[in-house]
Amino acid sequence: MTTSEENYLKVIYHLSLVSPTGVYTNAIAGMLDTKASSVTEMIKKLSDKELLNYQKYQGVNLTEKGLLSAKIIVRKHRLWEVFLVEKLNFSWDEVHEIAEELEHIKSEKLINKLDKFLDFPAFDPHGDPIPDENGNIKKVEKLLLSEAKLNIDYQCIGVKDTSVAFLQYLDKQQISLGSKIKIISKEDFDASQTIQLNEKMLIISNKIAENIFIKLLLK
Amino acid sequence: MTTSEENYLKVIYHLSLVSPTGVYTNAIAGMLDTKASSVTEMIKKLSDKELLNYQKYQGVNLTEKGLLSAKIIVRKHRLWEVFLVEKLNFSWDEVHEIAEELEHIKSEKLINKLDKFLDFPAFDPHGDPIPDENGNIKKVEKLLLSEAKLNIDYQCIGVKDTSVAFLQYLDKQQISLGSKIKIISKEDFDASQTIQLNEKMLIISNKIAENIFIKLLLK
DNA sequence: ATTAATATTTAGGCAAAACTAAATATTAAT
DNA sequence: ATTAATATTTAGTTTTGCCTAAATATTAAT
Repeated sequence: MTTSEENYLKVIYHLSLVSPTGVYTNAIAGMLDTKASSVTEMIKKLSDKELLNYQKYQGVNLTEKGLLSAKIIVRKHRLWEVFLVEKLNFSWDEVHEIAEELEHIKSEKLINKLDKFLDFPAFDPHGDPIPDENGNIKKVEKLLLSEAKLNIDYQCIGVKDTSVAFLQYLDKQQISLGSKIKIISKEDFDASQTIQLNEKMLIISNKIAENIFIKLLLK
Repeated sequence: MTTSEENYLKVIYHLSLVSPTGVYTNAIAGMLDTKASSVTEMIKKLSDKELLNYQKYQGVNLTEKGLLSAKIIVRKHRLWEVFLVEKLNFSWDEVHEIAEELEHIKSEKLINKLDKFLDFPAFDPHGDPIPDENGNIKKVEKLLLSEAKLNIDYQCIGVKDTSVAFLQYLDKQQISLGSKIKIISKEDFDASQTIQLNEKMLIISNKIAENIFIKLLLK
């Protein structure tokens, strides 16, 4: 499979999670920053390879085979991100671009050895789940910080907005994966919250809270 | 720079070490398993980019700029090989192919962080030197095992033949980078040698001895 | 139900990097 | 010094993945 084919599959996979009934040409073109006509061509090719089902004007759906291929690419991407952050000390806003390249390295053995080296992580530095060899994905009860209750211990497990600006804000406030978070109080007026972050106190806007994923902290 | 351009540069660099006066089209074609006509085209392109000097029918020579670019690619290749062997536990006959892909990942920061993570190795698992950021290469007094003297402590630092068959033979005999080697006796008839390998005794043919690089073991 | 707006596909090209076959240079051999 | 052999280059194609512009289908609006 070529790098370009892999990128199409990956994007179609991500889009299919949001619109499970079908993924449309324009949506794919938008994500890949390419033209709709190019997408049509590639879709035909992937359809010939039975990686997706395609009917003119009706959008596409991944086949079983296409779904697994896409998940393997996502697996590689996220494992490399863990490597970059945990072993090479990149910050989590720097790794996406590099992982975009690394995800196309072709060696099943490599990726499984990397998985072992990293001690089989289930989530990447942004809190997204890492599919296993067979494409299985661990689900976690995750919610947004904006939906959390008062005075309950939570743990940061990821972000919704993955923009560099937002990730840098989090770095500055020392909010990272695994950070302990408890909401101390919340303003009725604008939903801004006073939170306890690890041992420090911090005030954040609702917009921030709407972009941080958390789960219950079990002791 | 494209992957293809990088591969040409790298091959031209390796060939230039053997024939420093000039590298010819056919030699490049042979190494890259491509046709001479394809080489001519690429040579023109690299010449336009001032990575090499080219005169029709007269072969090519890398410019300063081309030489540094080539060394950086070699640097990346060899650092990734160290990573694969030391961190992921690949055997040294498996890593070349994967490193051929990894060497084209584009991030200076990545490669310098990898270098640090590996603790700035000067040699790769085959004993070949790893250029630093500026293309500087550490030289070592290396000789072939077939040229070694009797009863002197040496250390294996690499191989001349890098074929899978040879590397697998070495694995089987447990000859690896850093192995301590001393020649106990040598037959006049066929130059076969009895050697002490770490703590074990082993008899090897002259053909094997001619393909193992060693250096003096300093205590 | 027809028209307007939007989405998608088709048709025809372009650039990169490969190829084959033919033409031209260089080198070696008599 | 010619000729033969070998090496290199040129010319013309192919494939992949992209593009623009035009054509066609679908959807939304009156």
